[in-house]
Amino acid sequence: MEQQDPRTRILDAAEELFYGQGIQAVGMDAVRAASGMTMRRLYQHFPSKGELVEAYLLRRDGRWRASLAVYVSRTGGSPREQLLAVFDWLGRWFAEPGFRGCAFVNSLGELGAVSPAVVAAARHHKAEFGGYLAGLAEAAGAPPATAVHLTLLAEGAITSAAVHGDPTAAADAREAARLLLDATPAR
Amino acid sequence: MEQQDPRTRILDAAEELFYGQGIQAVGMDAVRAASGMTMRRLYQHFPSKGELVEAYLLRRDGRWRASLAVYVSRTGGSPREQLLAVFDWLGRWFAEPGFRGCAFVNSLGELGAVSPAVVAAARHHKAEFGGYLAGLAEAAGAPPATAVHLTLLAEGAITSAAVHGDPTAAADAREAARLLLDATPAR
DNA sequence: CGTCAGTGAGAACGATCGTTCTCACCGCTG
DNA sequence: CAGCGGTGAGAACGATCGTTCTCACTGACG
Repeated sequence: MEQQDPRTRILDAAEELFYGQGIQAVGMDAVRAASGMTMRRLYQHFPSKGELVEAYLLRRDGRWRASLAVYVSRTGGSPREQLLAVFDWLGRWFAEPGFRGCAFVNSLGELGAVSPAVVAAARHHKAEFGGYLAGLAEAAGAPPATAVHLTLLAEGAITSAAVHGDPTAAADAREAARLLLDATPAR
Repeated sequence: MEQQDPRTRILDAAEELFYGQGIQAVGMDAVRAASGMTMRRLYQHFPSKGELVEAYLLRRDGRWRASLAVYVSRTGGSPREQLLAVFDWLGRWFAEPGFRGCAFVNSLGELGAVSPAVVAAARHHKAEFGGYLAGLAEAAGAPPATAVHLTLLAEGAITSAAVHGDPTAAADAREAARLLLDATPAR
């Protein structure tokens, strides 16, 4: 309830609305109302909807990857266990109320053909995620190709969970990942 | 150039525009112009944009799966080879000009929160695709879980190819699928 | 020839959106 | 107290969208 930094309040409102309903389906007035702002102050912080969308994606990317990294590192297991913990984290995410798939994939489908900034944000997000998995895989002694395979499994699990509204895709992907890790030499 | 069935002409125009630019980004007037119709005739065949979108998704689902099934069955290989041929077909699709990911995932991100018909179309499409892979897997003597794993790989490849604009995701997924098929007993 | 159902072409309508403007009001400085 | 820079609240503006309406015209039929 306490007053926060206006930018944070706006981004919080924008994230909930944009992610939950789609970017084009949410008008600036809805963001204004949800953030308890006046129109003037809203445009003072984000001079256009496009810049607000960009900031939303940028902040979400950082939060998402940080949350994943914290969860995985706290498992404290071997690198191999950490790789599998990624899929556990995905499963928790899928089960969150309001889960609606990957915000970057969604915004790409909506605005990718029209907004280069959205395309760049999505590519950056996915590239960073792939890089993170590649780092874990290297620590686990798995070949780089395996990291790519696990990335595809994670991506597929996100899409599948979003489409079917079923979080078990994470467990399925985890099992496939385990098989792939077993199928390739641990260095 | 020859005159086609009006419904087909409208759906052709709608598919190209909706898939290429996103549904919300395309106005009915653009569909009218691209199909060489008058407004009256357009609304005569599809009384609302929602019904046009539904028809677009429905027809695309049928075409997409038929094209895949034809390609796979024409390989004439063993069931196992047919399973891998699915990923070859994906690779060809990814390399097509104008490829922009899965139309159903895209429309789901755009309209899923607001249109139950779009959600149903996406679920149906993905369920049918998963069922198709399950059938091939069973013929190949692979356990049902393997079919699920391959489905996740295919899904991930589609997303990855769309985000990075890189068709090689299909080959990566194919390699992972091969490893998974080798890792599980062929009955 | 006269009538009329149906069409083509596009204007019109009402809603909504992103963005900007108005204006009354507040607190500060001289 | 007089003046003024900045704010809140929301109306206003111009564009666009989905959908419907107008109207002149055509061709078939009596």
